[in-house]
Formats: sequence, structure tokens, C-alpha cells
Amino acid sequence: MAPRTKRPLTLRDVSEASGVSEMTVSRVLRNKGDVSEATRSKVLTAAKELGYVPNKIAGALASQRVNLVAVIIPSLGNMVFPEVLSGISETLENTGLQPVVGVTDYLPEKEEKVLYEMLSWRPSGVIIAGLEHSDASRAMMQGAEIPVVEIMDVDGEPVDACVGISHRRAGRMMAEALLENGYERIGFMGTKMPLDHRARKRFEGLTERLAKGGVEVADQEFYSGGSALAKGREMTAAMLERTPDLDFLYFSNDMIGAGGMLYLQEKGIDVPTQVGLAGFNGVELLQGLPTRLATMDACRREIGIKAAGIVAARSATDTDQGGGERVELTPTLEHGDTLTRE
Amino acid sequence: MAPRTKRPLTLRDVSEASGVSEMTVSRVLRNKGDVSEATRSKVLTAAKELGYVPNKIAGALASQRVNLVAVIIPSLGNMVFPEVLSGISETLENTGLQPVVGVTDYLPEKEEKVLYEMLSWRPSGVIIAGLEHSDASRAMMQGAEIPVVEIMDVDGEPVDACVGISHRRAGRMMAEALLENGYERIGFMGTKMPLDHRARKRFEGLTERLAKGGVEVADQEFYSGGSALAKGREMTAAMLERTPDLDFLYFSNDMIGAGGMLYLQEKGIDVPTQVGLAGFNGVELLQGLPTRLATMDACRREIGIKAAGIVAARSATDTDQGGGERVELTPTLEHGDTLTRE
DNA sequence: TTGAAAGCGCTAACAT
DNA sequence: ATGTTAGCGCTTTCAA
Repeated sequence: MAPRTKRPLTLRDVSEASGVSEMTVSRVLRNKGDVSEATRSKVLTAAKELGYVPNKIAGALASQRVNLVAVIIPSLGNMVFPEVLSGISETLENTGLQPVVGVTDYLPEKEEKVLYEMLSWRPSGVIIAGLEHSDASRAMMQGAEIPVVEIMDVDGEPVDACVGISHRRAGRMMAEALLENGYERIGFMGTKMPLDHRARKRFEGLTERLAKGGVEVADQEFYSGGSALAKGREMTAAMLERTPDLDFLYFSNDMIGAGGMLYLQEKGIDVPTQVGLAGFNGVELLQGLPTRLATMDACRREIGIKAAGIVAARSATDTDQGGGERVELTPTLEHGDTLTRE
Repeated sequence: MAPRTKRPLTLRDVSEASGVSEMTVSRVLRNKGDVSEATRSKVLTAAKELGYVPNKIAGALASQRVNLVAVIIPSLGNMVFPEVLSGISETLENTGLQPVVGVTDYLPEKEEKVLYEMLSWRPSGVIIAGLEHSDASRAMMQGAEIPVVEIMDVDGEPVDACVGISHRRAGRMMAEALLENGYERIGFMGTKMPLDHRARKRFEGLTERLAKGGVEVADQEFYSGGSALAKGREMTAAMLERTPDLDFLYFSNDMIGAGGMLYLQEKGIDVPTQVGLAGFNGVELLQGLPTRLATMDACRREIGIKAAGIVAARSATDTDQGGGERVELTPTLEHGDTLTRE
């Protein structure tokens, strides 16, 4: 095993141990340029024996190349983003690029900080959730001269490329389904997040389309913090107390929707005959519930795959030409057991 | 706004724009050393105007200091790890250190790869899940000369420090609770993961302690893939079909436990009188269920906090002295509504 | 196929 | 309070 030195090992150490120039050692370790099989194995042996780990910092500085992709998302607890991430990781797997994740907690200032921090490592690309950013953030991304892909949403002006669904359209689609099924007294429940622009857009899409059908949202409530399942239950109870004649509840995410559903079942209120329900996101986690909540798949995994694909493709070509890709995916409404009235 | 150059901006650009030496610009940007208020603001203005983002790669190389902490976990989909992560982030928040996450998918080879990749960026510390690693991985961590904290588990020999719970003990605690409550026909359900060492240890602790009480596990089943909730339901159905006289079901995680619970309630089987239930992890998500599943809190958040604390403390002192901290947290058994028989 | 020299953009250490 | 010099550990480029 490696003789323990206090100072981390350098190329020079491997060079000396193998009797080969630093340059050639570097070549071997990167599979670059022609190296004879003899020296090759000499170097590899020495490196392994010493336990050498190359210093990417020095490498990156010298080559002006960093194999990192900054991925900036609002939260990890949300279930939604891990799925996007897995799409990204998978796609990047064999490109030599590596995702590095930063979390903003839905705070623009934190987004700015995280972005600054990540850009200062000169990544090969940025994948960032949402289209709404501070001026400073937009400026940084613009100035970085690397591919920037804004994800999840397409309702707005991207800095560069974007991949996502139209949340406004998703809201409209839901509204249409409600009108078709004759629901007229709609309650809405969501998160108390003025900064969750996507939820807001869905809500706007919903109300606008409902209005065209002569229906308006009869009651609404927003929560923050706590277990989503529990909150869904509580809010549903409170709302039906307040507005007993509601015939449909639209939840801004599946977890609170599930909470509401469980509450109604407990109370013996028939779903969807007495009250219809729908959530948003197609959270696989809930597949096991006896009743399938109506929901809308947000194409999370596919968004990750497409976004990573764009970054990979562009960072492969030296000249960061092109750009401005705009990919709109279409969510599917899954009626489940809680939307269509018999 | 910034005049667009093709080459990213350097300190030199700011230096020229502000008429101050590069060194002083560097000082201002890092709040290091004494700088007069006059030059300070001159520099800051110039930097902001140009849209300068420092190059951490160069900085790190020059200073031999990298403010990153490598965090290596098996999965993000697990709900468990995001919580650990949030503990880590929060603790690191004001230390100048930044977590960088790598995911291994429970694969030792991938762990090795991720570790190598991360170590090659010379992070200030490593926080890694589990105590079981390949020889190569252990060697790398040993050779890195930085604080290494292995988390989640304390049953084994850490490379350096460790923070976690004893899963063996957790299994024993559960066994004791079962014996006390007079359960005798125990069924176990878990994930089909030979490499999930912590689940394995819990199972071992359980069976060993049960054996001492003259009870053995009457049936067991393992799953992989799919929605945990749905799997819990299916496995429970299958197991009760096969072994109808079971009086307790122990699930290796809360999600499959919840699936099982919903199934039993649907079938009108009384919990916990006819069949008792318990999961593992204290997943907050499930707080909203009408019946609270017995579970055991794995102190995930606290693990993150303590681990990050160790890294932060040690990377603050130049000499990486000490080390070898071993922090064992104690999980609490939450009986909920599904364990104690009336 | 291999080696030598120069320098990536910054900061430590020493002037002044 | 500010500037100068010399690298950090690699890779690029050019030479042998």
C-alpha cells in the first residue's frame, strides 16, 4: 500500500516512482496521445501502488475544462426533483460530465448565492429550475458563456434553452376536465408560496379556463410547513366545514390530495360522486393507495433527460453554437378514480 | 451591463477597470487583509459592473484550500437521505463549506467511482453513508488526509469518524417490544438488497433477540423496484395468504409498512389486535394517516448535523488532529397505534 | 513515442 | 494599506 506522506501525491511522485516523465504519466492517466504498452503499464502500476488520485483542480485550470454540470433546484424534499435528477444523472452517465446539485429552498437570494458559487467553479453547463430569476442571476447565466437550460416550465422567456411543461396549460386542462364532468363548486388547496411560480401558473390557468365556462373557484386555502398528508387532511376538513357545497377539490400536489382523499373516505363522503378530487405530479409513491387520485404527470424524468441531453450535446461541440432550444412536453391527465363522475 | 467578451473575466480585468493591483482586488473580493474603504468600493463597483465571477479553480489551486465537502449517499429517492442532507446543509451554512452530493445507487463500484471523482477535487472532508466499503474506497479515504465521517451506522470499524445509530440494536429493541407485547408469529418484509447492510443488521438484531425469547421469524419476503406503498400491500396480502396465523408484521421501511397497514384495514383485519405492525424510519410524510404506524426514528437530521459539525470543526483547525470521533445516537421506538395490544 | 518549457488565474509570503 | 514575486499541479504546445 501507499507509503503515507503528509502532502497529497502529485504527478511528480508517480513520475519519479515509475521513471517516466510527468508529461507521459499525465498522458497515460488520461488515455491521451500514444504511449507504449510498456511505459503505460509501468505508470499504471506505480500510480495504483502509490494510491495516486489526480488533482482535478490543477487539471481544470490548465485545460480550461471542467466536467461539471451545475444543477440548481428548489428542494430535495419534494420528491419531484430527485426524479428530475435521476434523469439527469442517467443521461450524463457516459458523457464524462458530472452533475453537481445546489438547493435554493425557493429563495431567490439563495438561488443567486448558489448560482454564483457554482459558476465560480466554471461548470460546463447549468440546469436550473424555473424561468423566474433575479436580474443578477440572469446576468450571471448570460455572462457565463455556457449552455443554460431552465427546466420544469416553459411559460416565459428563458435565458437560453428550456425544457418543461406549460403549467398554465396544465391548469387549463384540469379546468376543462372539471367542466366536462359538470363540477361547479370548486375548492383549491395549495402551498403558501408566492415564489412557487409553477403552482401559481397552474392556478391561473385553472381559474381562467373555468371562468370561460362560467365557473369560479368557490374557496381556496394555502398551507406551509408540516406533513403534506396531514395538512391535506386538515385543510380539507376546514374547507368543507366552511363551504359544505363544494363538489370538487383541486390540490396543488398529490400528497395533500392524498391527505384530503383519506379524510373524505374516513368521513364516508363518496368520491367522486359527492366530491371529486385531483392532485398534481403523478407521484408514484401513491400508486399503492386503494383509490387512485386523479393527477397530472409533469414528465419529471423526461425533463431531466432532455435537459441533460442539451447540455451534453452542446458541451461536446467546442463552439457553443446554437442554443435557445425550447422543448415543451405535454402532461397527461390521469383520471384515476376520483375525477370522472359515473 | 458587462461588455461581452468571449473569454471569461479575470482578476486582471477588474484590476485594470478599477486601477488597483490584482492583489488588492483579490483582497477586497475575499474580505482579507486591510483595504481602505475608498479602494474597496472602487473595486466592488468595477467587479459588479463587469459581472466578474471569481475563478475558484485557480483560487483553490493557489491556496490549496477547497471549501467543498463530499457527501456520498446511496440514493435520493429514499426520503431518508434528503433529510440527512438538509441537516448537513444547515450546519455547513455558515462555515464557508459547501456540500457536494454524489449518489451510489447502493453499488460499491459506483461508490468507488464517485469517491474517486470527488476526492480528485480535493474536498475539505467526506461524509459517506455506511461503514461497508471496498478496499480501494477505504484506501482512498485513508490516503486523502481529510476528515472522513461515515454516517447512518455505527456497527463496524470506521475509517475515521462515524455518526449514526446501531441498527443491530434497533432490531433488538423492536424484538424486545414484540416479546413484551406477546407477539409470537412474526413476519418480516424488506427490500431485496444484499447490499443494504443497515437493513440486514436490523434484521439480524431482531432475529437474535427474538431467539433469546424463544420466538423465531415465521415468514419473510423481500421485494425490489416498484412503488413501496403498492409493494407493501402486495407482499402483505401474499404473506398472510401463505402464513395466515402471523400476529405481527415488521417492515424494513415505513412506506411498505403503510402499504401493509392500508391493506389490512381494507380487509377489516384489526390492527393491532389481530395483527400488529411496525416500520422503520419515522417518515414524517406518513403523519397524516388515520392510524399511526409504529416506527423507529433513525435520527436522520441529527446525524447530518453532527457529521457536518465534525467536518467543520476539524477543517477549521489547520492540523487535522484528533479524529476518530464515534457518535452513537439512540433511536426511539414510537409505538403509534399498531404495536401495543390493548 | 517521449520530453521540456510555459502558463492556466489565482493567493501566500514577503516587500514597501 | 498596497504592490511584487513566485508558485499551486496540472496540460498545452512545441521540440526531439
